[in-house]
Amino acid sequence: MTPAPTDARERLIAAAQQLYAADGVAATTPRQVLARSGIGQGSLYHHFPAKRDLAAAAVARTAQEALDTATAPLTADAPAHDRVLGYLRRDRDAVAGCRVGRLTADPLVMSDEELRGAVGDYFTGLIDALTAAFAAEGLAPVAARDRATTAAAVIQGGYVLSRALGDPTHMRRAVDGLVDLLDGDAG
Amino acid sequence: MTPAPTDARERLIAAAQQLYAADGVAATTPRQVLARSGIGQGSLYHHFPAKRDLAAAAVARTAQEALDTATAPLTADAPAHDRVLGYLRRDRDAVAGCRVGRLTADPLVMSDEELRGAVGDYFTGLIDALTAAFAAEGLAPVAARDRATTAAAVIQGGYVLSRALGDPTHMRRAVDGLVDLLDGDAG
DNA sequence: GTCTATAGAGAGATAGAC
DNA sequence: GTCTATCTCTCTATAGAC
Repeated sequence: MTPAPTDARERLIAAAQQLYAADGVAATTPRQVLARSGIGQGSLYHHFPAKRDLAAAAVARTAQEALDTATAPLTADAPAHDRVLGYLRRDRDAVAGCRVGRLTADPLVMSDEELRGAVGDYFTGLIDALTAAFAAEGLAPVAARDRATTAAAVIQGGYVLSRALGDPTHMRRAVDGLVDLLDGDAG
Repeated sequence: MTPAPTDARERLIAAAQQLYAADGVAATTPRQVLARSGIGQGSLYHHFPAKRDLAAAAVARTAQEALDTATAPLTADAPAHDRVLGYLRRDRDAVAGCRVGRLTADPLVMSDEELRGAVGDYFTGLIDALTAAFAAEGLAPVAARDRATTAAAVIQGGYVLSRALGDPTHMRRAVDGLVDLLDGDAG
Protein backbone atom coordinates (compact mmCIF):
# COMPACT_ATOMS: atom_id res chain seq x y z
CA MET A 1 0.00 0.00 0.00
CA THR A 2 2.86 2.39 -0.75
CA PRO A 3 1.69 5.74 -2.13
CA ALA A 4 3.14 6.99 -5.40
CA PRO A 5 6.75 7.12 -4.27
CA THR A 6 7.56 10.39 -6.03
CA ASP A 7 4.35 12.28 -5.47
CA ALA A 8 5.98 15.11 -3.54
CA ARG A 9 8.71 15.25 -6.14
CA GLU A 10 6.19 15.55 -8.95
CA ARG A 11 4.24 18.23 -7.13
CA LEU A 12 7.40 20.23 -6.60
CA ILE A 13 8.29 20.00 -10.28
CA ALA A 14 4.78 21.04 -11.34
CA ALA A 15 4.80 24.04 -8.99
CA ALA A 16 8.24 25.08 -10.20
CA GLN A 17 7.16 24.84 -13.83
CA GLN A 18 4.26 27.19 -13.21
CA LEU A 19 6.38 29.70 -11.33
CA TYR A 20 9.18 29.61 -13.90
CA ALA A 21 6.67 30.34 -16.66
CA ALA A 22 5.62 33.49 -14.84
CA ASP A 23 8.85 34.84 -13.37
CA GLY A 24 11.74 32.76 -14.69
CA VAL A 25 14.08 30.50 -12.76
CA ALA A 26 16.45 32.98 -11.14
CA ALA A 27 13.64 35.10 -9.71
CA THR A 28 11.70 32.12 -8.31
CA THR A 29 12.56 31.25 -4.72
CA PRO A 30 12.38 27.86 -3.01
CA ARG A 31 9.85 29.37 -0.61
CA GLN A 32 7.49 30.17 -3.48
CA VAL A 33 7.75 26.60 -4.72
CA LEU A 34 6.95 25.29 -1.24
CA ALA A 35 3.96 27.59 -0.85
CA ARG A 36 2.48 26.63 -4.21
CA SER A 37 3.11 22.90 -3.89
CA GLY A 38 2.09 22.61 -0.24
CA ILE A 39 5.25 20.58 0.40
CA GLY A 40 7.55 21.23 3.34
CA GLN A 41 11.08 22.58 3.40
CA GLY A 42 12.69 19.28 4.31
CA SER A 43 11.05 17.40 1.45
CA LEU A 44 12.27 19.84 -1.13
CA TYR A 45 15.89 19.43 -0.09
CA HIS A 46 15.43 15.70 0.27
CA HIS A 47 14.44 15.37 -3.41
CA PHE A 48 16.57 18.19 -4.76
CA PRO A 49 19.89 18.93 -3.02
CA ALA A 50 19.90 22.48 -4.39
CA LYS A 51 17.68 24.95 -6.21
CA ARG A 52 19.61 24.21 -9.36
CA ASP A 53 18.57 20.54 -9.28
CA LEU A 54 14.89 21.36 -9.06
CA ALA A 55 15.40 23.81 -11.90
CA ALA A 56 17.06 21.13 -14.03
CA ALA A 57 14.12 18.76 -13.53
CA ALA A 58 11.43 21.38 -14.11
CA VAL A 59 13.08 22.98 -17.15
CA ALA A 60 13.70 19.60 -18.79
CA ARG A 61 10.05 18.71 -18.25
CA THR A 62 8.82 22.03 -19.66
CA ALA A 63 11.10 21.78 -22.70
CA GLN A 64 9.89 18.26 -23.45
CA GLU A 65 6.22 19.19 -23.07
CA ALA A 66 6.69 22.27 -25.23
CA LEU A 67 8.43 20.27 -27.95
CA ASP A 68 5.63 17.71 -28.00
CA THR A 69 3.04 20.46 -28.30
CA ALA A 70 4.94 22.35 -30.99
CA THR A 71 5.71 19.37 -33.19
CA ALA A 72 2.24 17.80 -32.96
CA PRO A 73 0.81 19.82 -35.87
CA LEU A 74 4.04 19.39 -37.83
CA THR A 75 3.89 15.59 -37.75
CA ALA A 76 0.15 15.30 -38.32
CA ASP A 77 -1.26 13.41 -41.29
CA ALA A 78 -1.77 16.34 -43.67
CA PRO A 79 -0.11 18.10 -46.60
CA ALA A 80 3.17 19.77 -45.71
CA HIS A 81 1.86 23.28 -46.26
CA ASP A 82 -1.09 22.65 -43.95
CA ARG A 83 1.24 21.26 -41.30
CA VAL A 84 3.33 24.43 -41.39
CA LEU A 85 0.20 26.58 -41.17
CA GLY A 86 -0.99 24.43 -38.29
CA TYR A 87 2.20 25.21 -36.42
CA LEU A 88 2.13 28.92 -37.21
CA ARG A 89 -1.51 29.44 -36.34
CA ARG A 90 -1.66 27.29 -33.24
CA ASP A 91 -3.46 28.87 -30.29
CA ARG A 92 -0.93 30.63 -28.06
CA ASP A 93 -0.99 32.91 -25.05
CA ALA A 94 1.25 35.41 -26.83
CA VAL A 95 1.29 38.02 -24.06
CA ALA A 96 2.54 35.43 -21.57
CA GLY A 97 5.58 34.76 -23.75
CA CYS A 98 7.19 31.43 -24.64
CA ARG A 99 7.93 29.45 -21.50
CA VAL A 100 11.07 28.05 -23.15
CA GLY A 101 12.25 31.07 -25.14
CA ARG A 102 12.05 33.34 -22.12
CA LEU A 103 14.65 31.19 -20.38
CA THR A 104 17.30 32.49 -22.79
CA ALA A 105 17.19 35.69 -20.73
CA ASP A 106 17.50 33.87 -17.40
CA PRO A 107 21.00 34.17 -15.90
CA LEU A 108 20.60 31.00 -13.86
CA VAL A 109 19.62 28.97 -16.92
CA MET A 110 22.29 30.38 -19.20
CA SER A 111 25.09 29.84 -16.70
CA ASP A 112 24.27 26.14 -16.23
CA GLU A 113 25.27 23.79 -19.02
CA GLU A 114 22.49 21.28 -18.39
CA LEU A 115 19.73 23.88 -18.21
CA ARG A 116 21.01 25.66 -21.26
CA GLY A 117 21.22 22.35 -23.08
CA ALA A 118 17.56 21.58 -22.42
CA VAL A 119 16.56 24.93 -23.91
CA GLY A 120 18.82 24.36 -26.92
CA ASP A 121 17.42 20.87 -27.50
CA TYR A 122 13.92 22.28 -27.67
CA PHE A 123 14.86 24.64 -30.48
CA THR A 124 16.92 22.04 -32.30
CA GLY A 125 13.94 19.68 -32.29
CA LEU A 126 11.56 22.40 -33.39
CA ILE A 127 13.75 23.58 -36.27
CA ASP A 128 14.33 20.00 -37.39
CA ALA A 129 10.59 19.33 -37.54
CA LEU A 130 9.97 22.56 -39.46
CA THR A 131 12.82 21.80 -41.85
CA ALA A 132 11.32 18.40 -42.64
CA ALA A 133 7.97 20.01 -43.42
CA PHE A 134 9.46 22.61 -45.76
CA ALA A 135 11.59 19.96 -47.44
CA ALA A 136 8.41 17.93 -47.98
CA GLU A 137 7.04 20.95 -49.81
CA GLY A 138 9.86 20.50 -52.29
CA LEU A 139 12.36 23.05 -50.99
CA ALA A 140 16.10 22.30 -51.30
CA PRO A 141 17.79 21.33 -48.02
CA VAL A 142 19.53 24.63 -47.35
CA ALA A 143 16.50 26.71 -48.28
CA ALA A 144 14.25 24.47 -46.15
CA ARG A 145 16.53 24.86 -43.16
CA ASP A 146 16.71 28.64 -43.55
CA ARG A 147 12.97 28.97 -43.94
CA ALA A 148 12.38 26.71 -40.94
CA THR A 149 14.64 28.95 -38.86
CA THR A 150 12.70 31.98 -40.09
CA ALA A 151 9.40 30.40 -39.09
CA ALA A 152 10.64 29.52 -35.60
CA ALA A 153 12.05 33.03 -35.26
CA VAL A 154 8.75 34.65 -36.27
CA ILE A 155 6.96 32.79 -33.47
CA GLN A 156 9.64 33.57 -30.89
CA GLY A 157 9.77 37.21 -32.01
CA GLY A 158 5.99 37.37 -32.04
CA TYR A 159 6.04 36.37 -28.37
CA VAL A 160 8.57 39.10 -27.58
CA LEU A 161 6.57 41.79 -29.40
CA SER A 162 3.22 40.76 -27.92
CA ARG A 163 4.69 40.61 -24.45
CA ALA A 164 6.51 43.95 -24.78
CA LEU A 165 3.35 45.68 -25.99
CA GLY A 166 0.88 43.69 -23.88
CA ASP A 167 -1.13 42.84 -26.97
CA PRO A 168 -1.61 39.47 -28.70
CA THR A 169 -2.25 41.28 -31.99
CA HIS A 170 1.45 41.51 -32.72
CA MET A 171 1.89 37.75 -32.78
CA ARG A 172 -1.01 37.55 -35.22
CA ARG A 173 0.45 40.23 -37.46
CA ALA A 174 3.89 38.63 -37.46
CA VAL A 175 2.34 35.32 -38.51
CA ASP A 176 0.07 36.97 -41.10
CA GLY A 177 3.06 38.73 -42.64
CA LEU A 178 4.96 35.46 -42.94
CA VAL A 179 1.99 33.50 -44.32
CA ASP A 180 1.48 36.26 -46.87
CA LEU A 181 5.05 35.74 -48.08
CA LEU A 182 4.80 31.96 -47.99
CA ASP A 183 1.66 32.04 -50.12
CA GLY A 184 3.46 34.25 -52.62
CA ASP A 185 1.02 37.16 -52.55
CA ALA A 186 3.89 39.56 -53.03
CA GLY A 187 7.60 39.54 -53.76
CA MET B 1 35.56 75.09 -11.33
CA THR B 2 32.62 72.76 -10.72
CA PRO B 3 33.09 69.30 -12.18
CA ALA B 4 30.42 67.90 -14.47
CA PRO B 5 27.56 67.95 -11.97
CA THR B 6 26.07 64.64 -12.99
CA ASP B 7 29.24 62.69 -13.65
CA ALA B 8 28.60 60.09 -10.95
CA ARG B 9 25.02 59.79 -12.11
CA GLU B 10 26.10 59.17 -15.69
CA ARG B 11 28.67 56.62 -14.64
CA LEU B 12 26.08 54.76 -12.61
CA ILE B 13 23.70 54.66 -15.57
CA ALA B 14 26.44 53.45 -17.91
CA ALA B 15 27.48 50.68 -15.51
CA ALA B 16 23.87 49.63 -15.02
CA GLN B 17 23.29 49.49 -18.78
CA GLN B 18 26.24 47.12 -19.22
CA LEU B 19 25.16 44.87 -16.38
CA TYR B 20 21.53 44.79 -17.49
CA ALA B 21 22.63 43.74 -20.98
CA ALA B 22 24.42 40.74 -19.48
CA ASP B 23 22.14 39.63 -16.63
CA GLY B 24 18.94 41.66 -16.81
CA VAL B 25 17.59 44.15 -14.29
CA ALA B 26 16.19 41.90 -11.56
CA ALA B 27 19.39 39.85 -11.27
CA THR B 28 21.67 42.90 -11.16
CA THR B 29 22.44 44.12 -7.65
CA PRO B 30 23.28 47.65 -6.55
CA ARG B 31 26.60 46.27 -5.32
CA GLN B 32 27.52 45.18 -8.83
CA VAL B 33 26.70 48.61 -10.18
CA LEU B 34 28.86 50.22 -7.50
CA ALA B 35 31.78 47.88 -8.21
CA ARG B 36 31.66 48.49 -11.96
CA SER B 37 31.16 52.24 -11.76
CA GLY B 38 33.64 52.85 -8.96
CA ILE B 39 31.03 55.00 -7.21
CA GLY B 40 30.22 54.69 -3.50
CA GLN B 41 27.08 53.44 -1.80
CA GLY B 42 25.97 56.85 -0.62
CA SER B 43 26.21 58.41 -4.08
CA LEU B 44 24.01 55.81 -5.67
CA TYR B 45 21.19 56.42 -3.22
CA HIS B 46 21.71 60.15 -3.46
CA HIS B 47 21.05 60.12 -7.21
CA PHE B 48 18.56 57.24 -7.26
CA PRO B 49 16.31 56.74 -4.21
CA ALA B 50 15.78 53.09 -5.09
CA LYS B 51 17.04 50.41 -7.44
CA ARG B 52 13.94 50.89 -9.52
CA ASP B 53 14.84 54.51 -10.25
CA LEU B 54 18.29 53.61 -11.52
CA ALA B 55 16.66 50.91 -13.64
CA ALA B 56 14.20 53.42 -15.10
CA ALA B 57 17.02 55.75 -16.13
CA ALA B 58 19.25 53.02 -17.55
CA VAL B 59 16.50 51.17 -19.41
CA ALA B 60 15.17 54.39 -20.95
CA ARG B 61 18.69 55.22 -22.12
CA THR B 62 19.25 51.76 -23.58
CA ALA B 63 15.90 51.76 -25.36
CA GLN B 64 16.58 55.16 -26.91
CA GLU B 65 20.08 54.18 -28.03
CA ALA B 66 18.80 50.92 -29.47
CA LEU B 67 16.03 52.67 -31.38
CA ASP B 68 18.49 55.16 -32.87
CA THR B 69 20.75 52.31 -33.96
CA ALA B 70 17.92 50.22 -35.38
CA THR B 71 16.23 52.98 -37.34
CA ALA B 72 19.44 54.49 -38.78
CA PRO B 73 19.53 52.15 -41.79
CA LEU B 74 15.76 52.47 -42.23
CA THR B 75 15.84 56.24 -42.59
CA ALA B 76 18.97 56.39 -44.74
CA ASP B 77 18.93 57.95 -48.21
CA ALA B 78 18.46 54.78 -50.25
CA PRO B 79 15.73 52.79 -52.01
CA ALA B 80 13.19 51.30 -49.64
CA HIS B 81 14.21 47.71 -50.34
CA ASP B 82 17.86 48.51 -49.58
CA ARG B 83 16.85 50.20 -46.34
CA VAL B 84 14.99 47.08 -45.21
CA LEU B 85 17.95 44.89 -46.13
CA GLY B 86 20.23 47.30 -44.28
CA TYR B 87 18.14 46.78 -41.15
CA LEU B 88 17.95 43.01 -41.52
CA ARG B 89 21.64 42.49 -42.26
CA ARG B 90 23.06 44.93 -39.73
CA ASP B 91 25.96 43.61 -37.68
CA ARG B 92 24.67 42.14 -34.42
CA ASP B 93 26.05 40.18 -31.50
CA ALA B 94 23.34 37.56 -31.91
CA VAL B 95 24.53 35.25 -29.13
CA ALA B 96 24.40 38.10 -26.62
CA GLY B 97 20.71 38.62 -27.36
CA CYS B 98 18.80 41.87 -27.80
CA ARG B 99 19.42 44.17 -24.86
CA VAL B 100 15.85 45.49 -25.14
CA GLY B 101 14.01 42.31 -26.13
CA ARG B 102 15.52 40.32 -23.29
CA LEU B 103 13.87 42.71 -20.82
CA THR B 104 10.45 41.25 -21.72
CA ALA B 105 11.50 38.25 -19.59
CA ASP B 106 12.59 40.40 -16.64
CA PRO B 107 10.08 40.35 -13.77
CA LEU B 108 11.25 43.69 -12.42
CA VAL B 109 10.79 45.37 -15.80
CA MET B 110 7.44 43.81 -16.58
CA SER B 111 5.98 44.68 -13.18
CA ASP B 112 6.83 48.37 -13.50
CA GLU B 113 4.69 50.46 -15.81
CA GLU B 114 7.41 52.95 -16.68
CA LEU B 115 10.05 50.33 -17.43
CA ARG B 116 7.63 48.27 -19.45
CA GLY B 117 6.59 51.40 -21.33
CA ALA B 118 10.17 52.14 -22.37
CA VAL B 119 10.50 48.63 -23.81
CA GLY B 120 7.17 48.95 -25.60
CA ASP B 121 8.10 52.34 -27.07
CA TYR B 122 11.23 50.82 -28.59
CA PHE B 123 9.23 48.21 -30.47
CA THR B 124 6.53 50.67 -31.49
CA GLY B 125 9.19 52.96 -32.99
CA LEU B 126 10.91 50.08 -34.71
CA ILE B 127 7.75 48.67 -36.25
CA ASP B 128 6.66 52.14 -37.37
CA ALA B 129 9.96 52.69 -39.17
CA LEU B 130 9.77 49.28 -40.84
CA THR B 131 6.15 49.86 -41.83
CA ALA B 132 7.12 53.14 -43.53
CA ALA B 133 9.84 51.38 -45.50
CA PHE B 134 7.54 48.59 -46.70
CA ALA B 135 4.85 51.12 -47.58
CA ALA B 136 7.44 53.00 -49.63
CA GLU B 137 7.96 49.79 -51.55
CA GLY B 138 4.34 50.04 -52.64
CA LEU B 139 2.69 47.71 -50.12
CA ALA B 140 -0.83 48.51 -48.89
CA PRO B 141 -1.00 49.84 -45.31
CA VAL B 142 -2.19 46.66 -43.62
CA ALA B 143 0.21 44.41 -45.54
CA ALA B 144 3.08 46.81 -44.84
CA ARG B 145 2.31 46.77 -41.12
CA ASP B 146 2.06 42.98 -41.01
CA ARG B 147 5.28 42.53 -42.93
CA ALA B 148 7.05 45.07 -40.71
CA THR B 149 5.93 43.09 -37.66
CA THR B 150 7.23 39.92 -39.29
CA ALA B 151 10.62 41.52 -39.96
CA ALA B 152 10.96 42.77 -36.39
CA ALA B 153 9.90 39.33 -35.11
CA VAL B 154 12.49 37.55 -37.26
CA ILE B 155 15.26 39.64 -35.70
CA GLN B 156 13.97 39.17 -32.16
CA GLY B 157 13.46 35.47 -32.73
CA GLY B 158 16.88 35.21 -34.36
CA TYR B 159 18.36 36.57 -31.14
CA VAL B 160 16.47 33.99 -29.07
CA LEU B 161 17.56 31.09 -31.28
CA SER B 162 21.19 32.18 -31.50
CA ARG B 163 21.34 32.70 -27.76
CA ALA B 164 19.64 29.39 -26.96
CA LEU B 165 22.03 27.48 -29.21
CA GLY B 166 25.11 29.62 -28.57
CA ASP B 167 25.60 30.09 -32.30
CA PRO B 168 25.22 33.28 -34.39
CA THR B 169 24.43 31.12 -37.44
CA HIS B 170 20.78 30.90 -36.49
CA MET B 171 20.27 34.66 -36.75
CA ARG B 172 21.85 34.54 -40.18
CA ARG B 173 19.62 31.69 -41.32
CA ALA B 174 16.48 33.36 -40.00
CA VAL B 175 17.36 36.52 -41.95
CA ASP B 176 18.34 34.58 -45.07
CA GLY B 177 15.04 32.73 -45.01
CA LEU B 178 13.12 36.00 -44.80
CA VAL B 179 15.15 37.73 -47.50
CA ASP B 180 14.58 34.73 -49.73
CA LEU B 181 10.84 35.20 -49.35
CA LEU B 182 11.03 38.98 -49.77
CA ASP B 183 12.94 38.61 -53.00
CA GLY B 184 10.31 36.19 -54.27
CA ASP B 185 12.59 33.26 -54.94
CA ALA B 186 9.82 30.89 -53.91
CA GLY B 187 6.18 30.90 -52.91
C1' DG C 1 27.71 65.15 -3.10
C1' DT C 2 30.38 61.49 -1.40
C1' DC C 3 31.90 58.31 1.93
C1' DT C 4 31.81 54.15 5.60
C1' DA C 5 29.07 51.51 8.51
C1' DT C 6 25.11 49.06 9.35
C1' DA C 7 20.10 47.87 9.68
C1' DG C 8 16.17 44.70 8.39
C1' DA C 9 14.33 41.35 5.34
C1' DG C 10 14.61 37.43 2.65
C1' DA C 11 17.56 34.44 0.05
C1' DG C 12 19.48 29.41 -0.26
C1' DA C 13 20.54 25.71 2.56
C1' DT C 14 21.19 22.63 6.93
C1' DA C 15 19.98 20.22 11.44
C1' DG C 16 17.80 16.93 13.64
C1' DA C 17 13.33 15.13 15.53
C1' DC C 18 9.71 12.08 14.00
C1' DG D 1 10.37 10.89 3.58
C1' DT D 2 8.55 14.69 5.86
C1' DC D 3 8.40 18.12 9.26
C1' DT D 4 9.85 22.64 12.08
C1' DA D 5 13.46 25.46 13.46
C1' DT D 6 17.37 27.86 12.39
C1' DC D 7 21.87 29.25 10.20
C1' DT D 8 24.54 32.18 7.20
C1' DC D 9 24.91 35.18 3.53
C1' DT D 10 23.51 38.79 0.52
C1' DC D 11 20.02 41.77 -0.79
C1' DT D 12 18.01 46.65 -0.73
C1' DA D 13 18.13 50.57 1.81
C1' DT D 14 19.30 54.01 5.64
C1' DA D 15 22.29 56.72 8.99
C1' DG D 16 25.23 60.06 9.74
C1' DA D 17 30.11 61.88 9.38
C1' DC D 18 32.81 64.61 6.18
